[in-house]
Amino acid sequence: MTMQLMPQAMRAEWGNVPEVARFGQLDWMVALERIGTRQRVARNREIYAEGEAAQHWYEVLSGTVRVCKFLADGRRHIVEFYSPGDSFGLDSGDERGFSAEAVTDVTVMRYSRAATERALEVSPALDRRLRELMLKSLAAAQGRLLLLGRMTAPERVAAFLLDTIERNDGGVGFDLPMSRSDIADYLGLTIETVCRILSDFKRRGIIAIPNPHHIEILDHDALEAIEEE
Amino acid sequence: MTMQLMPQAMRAEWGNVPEVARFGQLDWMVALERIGTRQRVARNREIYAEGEAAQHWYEVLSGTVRVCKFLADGRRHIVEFYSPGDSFGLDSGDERGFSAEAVTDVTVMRYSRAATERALEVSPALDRRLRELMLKSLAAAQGRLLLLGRMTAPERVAAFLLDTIERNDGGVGFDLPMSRSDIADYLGLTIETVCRILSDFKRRGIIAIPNPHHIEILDHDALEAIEEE
DNA sequence: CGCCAGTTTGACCAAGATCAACGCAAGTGG
DNA sequence: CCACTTGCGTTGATCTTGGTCAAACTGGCG
Repeated sequence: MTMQLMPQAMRAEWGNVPEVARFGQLDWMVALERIGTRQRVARNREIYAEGEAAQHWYEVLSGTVRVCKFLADGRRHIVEFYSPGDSFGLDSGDERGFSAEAVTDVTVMRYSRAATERALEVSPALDRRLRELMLKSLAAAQGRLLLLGRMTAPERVAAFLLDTIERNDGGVGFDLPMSRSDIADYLGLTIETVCRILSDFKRRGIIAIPNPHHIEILDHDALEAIEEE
Repeated sequence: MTMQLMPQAMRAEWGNVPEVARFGQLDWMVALERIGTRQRVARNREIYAEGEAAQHWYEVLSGTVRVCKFLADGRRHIVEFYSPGDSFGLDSGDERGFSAEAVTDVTVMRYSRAATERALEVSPALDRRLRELMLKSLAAAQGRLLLLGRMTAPERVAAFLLDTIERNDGGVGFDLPMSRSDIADYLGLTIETVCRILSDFKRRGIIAIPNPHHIEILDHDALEAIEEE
């Protein structure tokens, strides 16, 4: 059962694993294989909730996951979206600081923390891989601080589109699995502002929006110009 | 030379090291001791710059450090402030994504990445400690995403004050080593907004500001009420 | 004493939020 | 098969928060 997902996990993560980790590939893959279980989650269902015990971490096999946090009055912020090949749920402490939900129907691999700790002892390669994973998440979060703290609304949307297309490996068109409301909560804007800016980009011939969940980049350079100033 | 700083590092970090790591205390402390060098940096001097090779990571012994990122047109965002006992500079990749500067005159311990990698092989305790450190940084960064993305200016300032006093271990008064401009760039606001809000808090009797770099909390509850709604 | 860097305050402005309406496609039930 | 609902998405009018610009204040320090 676990065997069947391995090629997919490989393909998706490969580009990001540093040289030093590749050396021990079989090592960590075997180590993980034995402690993971597959799990399906329906669209908009919770994977875990803020405040719960943090006993597992996850890897996305298919679909998209959002990790988010709420304020008392209902304001929401989406910390990150995760696509196939990404891992999430490696929180510090024993309690979840965030909740995780399925943006679309989702399949994930679930790994127990305790078992992972034990696997780390015998697999230095897994150890390096997890470290790399955490550093990558940290860099992503810190990079987004600049976006939320100092970039204008059009800059944020442009950055989001460029980032998304990069993850989707560069073609001109791509799917946006998440709703406008998800995008707004990810970028620290309102739905209306996201809409207006997308419409504006369309009017200016920078993007095409055949339907709300599919976007094509017509003028990549223009987007980059908007992103960084 | 390294020996002399150990008690300080101990005191400062102790509260945060989880049970499992304490077990190997001598282990990681000895391992680190042998690869660290002490370094002084004057106020406003750079410790490292964006784009440089990331060959070291650091621990603050005295003073305050800011880690920040710039946009092409000069807009700045401060990713985090670091006080004695905190570590920084554990970037992913080979190149610095951020720059680090001394807010005040600063003393740091500098650890080589390569030597750390080697030390990790022989010290599982150091390994756990570094992992815990990364997860703590990640949680801090992700927590701040909510602040920057969804909280109002007064909420941000209140959260900043509460967070700062918590780090300074709870007394009513504390020093703010950084300038108003640093605070603004940390909270995603302008200098003027930070000033106005502090003045407003003062007018309402929530805080006292004997001088710009020293603040006293007079009404902790009021601050908490402002922070979360 | 006068300068300088940092801070504070005030008057005004604009980016983006809020409020409200409308569009549109996919169900749902009579 | 066709009204009717429901959930998003889009657009417009208006308002508010926080930014911008400008001036005054404060505490060192030569």
